[in-house]
Order: sequence, then structure tokens, then C-alpha cells
Amino acid sequence: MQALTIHEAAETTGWSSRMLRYVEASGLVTPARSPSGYRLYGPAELQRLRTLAELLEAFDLALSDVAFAARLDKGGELREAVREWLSAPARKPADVSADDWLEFEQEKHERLLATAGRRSNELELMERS
Amino acid sequence: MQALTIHEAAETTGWSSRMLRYVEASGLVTPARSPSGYRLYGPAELQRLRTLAELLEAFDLALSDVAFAARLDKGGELREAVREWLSAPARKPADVSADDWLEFEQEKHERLLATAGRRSNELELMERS
DNA sequence: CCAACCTTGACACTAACGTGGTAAGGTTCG
DNA sequence: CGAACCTTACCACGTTAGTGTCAAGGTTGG
Repeated sequence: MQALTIHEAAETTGWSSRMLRYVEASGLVTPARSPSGYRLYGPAELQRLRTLAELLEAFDLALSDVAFAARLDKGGELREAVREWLSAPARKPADVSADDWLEFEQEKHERLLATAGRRSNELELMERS
Repeated sequence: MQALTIHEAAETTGWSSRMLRYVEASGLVTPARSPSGYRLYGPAELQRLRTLAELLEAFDLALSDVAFAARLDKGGELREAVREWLSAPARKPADVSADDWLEFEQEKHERLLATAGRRSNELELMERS
């Protein structure tokens, strides 16, 4: 059968075996198990792992973000509660969305640059420069 | 008019003024501004701040989770990409969802307990005990 | 005009996420 | 049966999120 062990899966997907266990713990990709407990990654899991990596990369998301999205996706009270909160009118046209949101999202990059660049530790955030 | 300043808003909503600025930076609640730049929290913002606090409390969410949900809610490529990834069949019936997910979500609590409890620093996670 | 606000910027610290190791002990297979 | 895997558990560490606080300077109102 074509089910790979964790290290083989790691090699073909780019994730480390450590991370494959972490991803499993996060509930995003759960491989089958052999009778003795070995993780068995089939074509479906491998594909899922590769696309997951692409998703994170493409939108600069955190594993926890996707895990949260999955939680939302499953419906339930949470989904409704969040949907309701977001449905509130609030923001006006030409809102913050495109503007402030960008700044917020870029904080991490700025911080990285600040830390790696200038002097030493400059982890800060918020507001327009 | 009934628009509160940041400290007044802080008092009536339970958030600290520091956090109100942080919440704004996250793009979740954006108050209007006075001609001179002072933040003005109206009834809508106050309500939004209170319900946001309840939402986080009720489901033990992080501000970043809701911020991400808002990002998803706005549609766009991200929304579709995430939706597509989540739509993959993968998990079988009686899946991990209810089981492993709980463990993952509780890791933070376990860590807190571990750190505060036993010896000294025990921040760890993952797998069934 | 001055006390009491507000603004942004920056420093600091804790908690949580992401990730790599290592240790102790099973499983596989040539 | 031993090398080379696997498992869970735990430690360590860098990064990010969350939060307080302080400094320098503008605004407000009696």
C-alpha cells in the first residue's frame, strides 16, 4: 500500500516530522494509524499537507488561524456568535478595512525588519508612522 | 453629544485604554475622531466593545482569532482559499474534531496549570496523557 | 493659563505559538 | 538480533500577541 511513515511524509511534503505531529495535534491533518500506532500518511493527507503549507505561505497565516477557521467551519454556537458580532453595522464606507488592516497585518513584518535590522530588539507595533 | 473619550469608554466597557487602542489597531473597533484627533466612542462602538469582550470570554478566543474571522468575512481570495482547503473530504466520521481538537484547545490551560503548578517552568503541549 | 485630558512612540514583560531537540521504550525487517 | 525506524513526553528557545507604563507634546475647559 502507498502509505508513508512520518519521516517519509516529512520529506515529500516539506514539513518536519515534529511539525507533522504538531499539525495533527492542531486537528488539521490526522493520518491513519497502523495496528502498532505508527502514523500512516496516505495520498489524501500528503496532498492536504502540501496545500496547507501553500495556504499558510500564500496568505502569511498561522497554523492557529486555519485551526480557528476549521473550528468556525464546523458550525455550532461559535460560528453563530462570531457571525453575529461581525454582522454589526459599525464601520462606515471607505472604512478602516483596507487601510488600518494592512498596518496591523504588516506589524509582524515591520517588527521582523526592526529586530533583524537596526540595533537590537525593537519589537513594537501600532499606528501610522 | 454622547461620544465618550477613550478613558471614559474604557471605564464603561471594561477594556483598558491601552487595549482600546490595540483593538483599534487590530481593525475590530474603530472609533470616530474629533477634529483634533481624539478618539470618540459612540453607543455603537461601546456596544461592539462589550459584545466583543463577551465573545472572547465565552469561547476563549484570542483577539487575533476574531480579527482573522473578520478578514475571512470580508471575502476575497483568502476566504475562497481557506474554504477550499477546509472543504477537502479528509477526516472520516467520528473524526478527530471533537477529540483531538479539545486537547489542542486545552493545551494552553494545561500549560498554565503545569507552569503555575508543579516545580517551575513546564510549558509543554500535545498528545494524550 | 494650567490641570487634566488626549495623541503617538517606545520599552518591558508574561503568555502562547511554532519548532527543534532528546530520552525512554516499542516495532520492523534484513 | 540489531540497526533503523516509530511512539509519547519533556525541555529549550525564538517569535508573536497582549498588556502596562512612561515620555514628549497637543487640546480642552473653567
